[in-house]
Parts: sequence; structure tokens; C-alpha cells
Amino acid sequence: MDAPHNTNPLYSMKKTPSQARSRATIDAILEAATRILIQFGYDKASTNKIAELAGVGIGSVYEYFPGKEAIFAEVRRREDYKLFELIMGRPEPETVRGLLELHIPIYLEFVRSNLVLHAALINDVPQFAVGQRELPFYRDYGPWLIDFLRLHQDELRPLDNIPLLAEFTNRVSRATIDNYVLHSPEQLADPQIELMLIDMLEHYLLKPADKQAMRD
Amino acid sequence: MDAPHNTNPLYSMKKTPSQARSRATIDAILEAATRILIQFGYDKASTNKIAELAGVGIGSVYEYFPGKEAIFAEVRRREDYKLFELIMGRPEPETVRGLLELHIPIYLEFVRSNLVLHAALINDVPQFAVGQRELPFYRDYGPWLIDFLRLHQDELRPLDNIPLLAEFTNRVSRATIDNYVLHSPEQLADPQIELMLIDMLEHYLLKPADKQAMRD
DNA sequence: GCATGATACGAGCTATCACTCAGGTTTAAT
DNA sequence: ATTAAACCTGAGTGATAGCTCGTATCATGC
Repeated sequence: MDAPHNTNPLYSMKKTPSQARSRATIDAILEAATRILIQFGYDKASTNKIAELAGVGIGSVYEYFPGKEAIFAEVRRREDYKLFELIMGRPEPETVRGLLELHIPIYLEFVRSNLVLHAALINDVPQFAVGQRELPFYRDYGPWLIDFLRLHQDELRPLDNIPLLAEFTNRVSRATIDNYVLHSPEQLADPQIELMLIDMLEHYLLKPADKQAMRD
Repeated sequence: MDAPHNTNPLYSMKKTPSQARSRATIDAILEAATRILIQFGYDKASTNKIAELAGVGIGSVYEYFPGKEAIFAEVRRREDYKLFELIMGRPEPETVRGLLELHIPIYLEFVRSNLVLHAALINDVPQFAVGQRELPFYRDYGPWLIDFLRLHQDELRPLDNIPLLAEFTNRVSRATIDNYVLHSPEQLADPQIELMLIDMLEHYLLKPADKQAMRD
């Protein structure tokens, strides 16, 4: 359940709690923060309001988080970790095409399942010093994808620099979907989007022969 | 020079100035706002600081802009209009491949030319009620692209729904580049990125035959 | 049972900031 | 020269919000 913690003291939690009581307090704070983020957005999510909804004193908030930003950094980290577990909880695909057809729908479903929250996390909540790359998904999925593509290199068009390619395709998927979340959330319901995205990456990555073979 | 104005009274300018003096005031405000946005970010860009750097009274700011958000909405609008003019100032490409090879580098160069400003506009500055779609680039380039693709339909793979396709490719380009701006600006210098993006869209859009024909 | 650290509390401090307003100055038309 | 409208000013206001700190309660080891 626990996502790995960040090391930057400004954006990570202050103490690691030892009693169950305080763990409940922390969870209440994070849940309240999430609810308020969804309902009011980051700017209007004051620490006092969070404490009130969580049913804890404002002092308790600052007992565990060095500041407002750290609260939302933790919300983001836990959300990111959920995605990581969703992806890694599935059996490893047997082909590159299988990879695209599995992981892209998972991420789409993930953002669709709580559109407002993810829109806020993408756009409202500052990224602080800790970038996307330090989060579990980016940190661990990246290397995993490189290995996967190397292993299935025979399916790919002749493309050198697999690491760069892995990062690029990962980024294109994520950036495109995030862009829909922010600017055209209504279109996310359209299954065409999913198809086009998968289709595009497939045409780019795979050998024409493989594309043919997989068609039926 | 003038970008078309938004109609929402909350995010558009209050008065249209009639004297040259006031036009200079407005420009000074917008330039100061831009400089402060670059140096301090949106949150720390207070209206008082903007007025001070612009060398005008804070009252003058509210003479022309209904609020802080409207100032930055105008900054964004003018920036967006610059991109629109960059794209439309070029001769119309003769092929789809020519389109990709022209417009993607233009947008890349555009964001590279002032990375911090564009990162702030993408991420810091709220999008308000007025979405990306009301800005000149999205509003006018979208339809233009649809017409262009229709005109060059013989170069494309058999793909129905050209409007959706136009919007999709446009979005993929923009989203991917914006993602690099925000999360890996250092990689924007790498010419590989440009190549991969063009190559990917080309493989997706064009007939294999055309791809072959264009190779040498 | 006692002591010590962990946990919880919340009134209030400090600082910031978007914005108003009442009055001054400049411009341009008559 | 007169006047009305356009333009400009900046001290002050009201509201908000992040955070501190002195105090109180609870849990646990001995």
C-alpha cells in the first residue's frame, strides 16, 4: 500500500508515524485534501479547510507535513503508485502490440475513473522541485519498458536507440491522454481516441510484416 | 499586430484605448507581466509588482484589465497569435509530409525561443473559462488543417473521419512538445525528438507507397 | 502506576495581495 | 480658452491563508 517516499525534506512527510492513531490521521488528511482538491481546486484548498474536513486540528497537519505543498505531493505520489500497481499487476504482454493494447487502455481508464482529480493533479497542483521522473511510475516503468522493447526487438522496425524510443512512446501516450483530460475531457469517452493512439504507435514501432500478421 | 479579442468580460480587456498614450501603458503592463511571469511564476506575480515594473500606477492596471487573470489571458493570447502568424506566414506545403516537416519544427522553435515563458503559460497560468480552443491558433488552424488534409487525401492511408484525424494529429504534436517543455526541457535540444515526432505521424498518416516514394 | 514521548489541538500571528476610490493630469475637439 | 472625456495615480482596505506555539491528552514501556 505504501508508495516509496521522496527524499526532499520540503516536499516529503516530516515523521513516519509509529502508532495506528496517527496513521489514521494522515490518511484522513490526505483524503480530505483529495476531496477538496476535486471540489475547489488547488488554490482554494486551504490547509485549514483540509484540517476541518479531515476532522483534525490544523496543528496535526503540520505535525506530519512540512507545508501545503507536501500534502499534495503525497496525494500525487499515492495516485501515481496506484497506476504503477495497475500496470504491474497484469501479466507481461507477449508482443509489443499486446503491450500497447493493454497499457494504453489501462491509463485511459485510470484517468477516466476520476477525471477531475487527475485534471487537477496534472494542471493545478504544482510539480515542485520533485519532477514526474521521481515518481514510481516514471522511475520504474521507464526501465521496465526499455527491457521489454529490447526483448521484442525482432517485432520492431529497425530503430536504434531503444531507450530513447521507449521514453518517447511512453511520453507521447501520456502527454496525449493528459491533453485530452485537460482540454477535451468529453472526447475521452470516444473509443476512437484509444484506437487512433494505439494505431499510431503500432504503425511507428512495428515492422509492416508484423502489422500484417497481427491483423486478423 | 493585434490579436482578436476574447468576448468574455471577465478575461478580456475592459476598454479599447483611443490614445497612443494608453496603448503604451497597456503594452508596458503586458511586457512587465511577461517578464515577472518568467522570473517569478504566476503565483508570485502580483498586480502591484507588475504595475511597479511597468512604471504605471496600480490603478491604471485596473483601468484596462478587470483583474489579474485578464492580464495573463492577454499575454497568452498575444503569444498564441505570434505562433499563428509564424505558421500562416509560410507558403502552404505541397504534401502532407511537407506539412509535418514545416509546422512541427516551427512549433518546436517557437517554444524553444522562450522556454521559461512557454512553460509558465502551459502550466502555471490558469486556463480560465476561456479554453485553448478559443485562441487564434486552435480556432483557425484546426479548420485550416482539415481542409489541407482533405485536399491531400490521396496521399493518406484510407482513414475516414478527416476532422477527427486532423484534431488528433494536431493534439499529439502539441501535447508531446508541451510535455517536453514541462518535464524534460533539456531534451528539446535533441534533434532526435523532432525526427521521431515527424516520423511517427508520417507512418501513421501516409500510405506506405508514398512513404517509399518520398524517401530519397 | 508512573514517566516519557507521541499525538492532538486551535486561537492567533504575520504577511500577502487583489482590488477600490477619490481625486489629479493630459488630450483633443469646439 | 474652455470643457469634457480620456487617462493616470497610489495610499488604503478587506479578506485570506499558511503556519506557529503553548498546552492538553493519550499510549506504551518499566
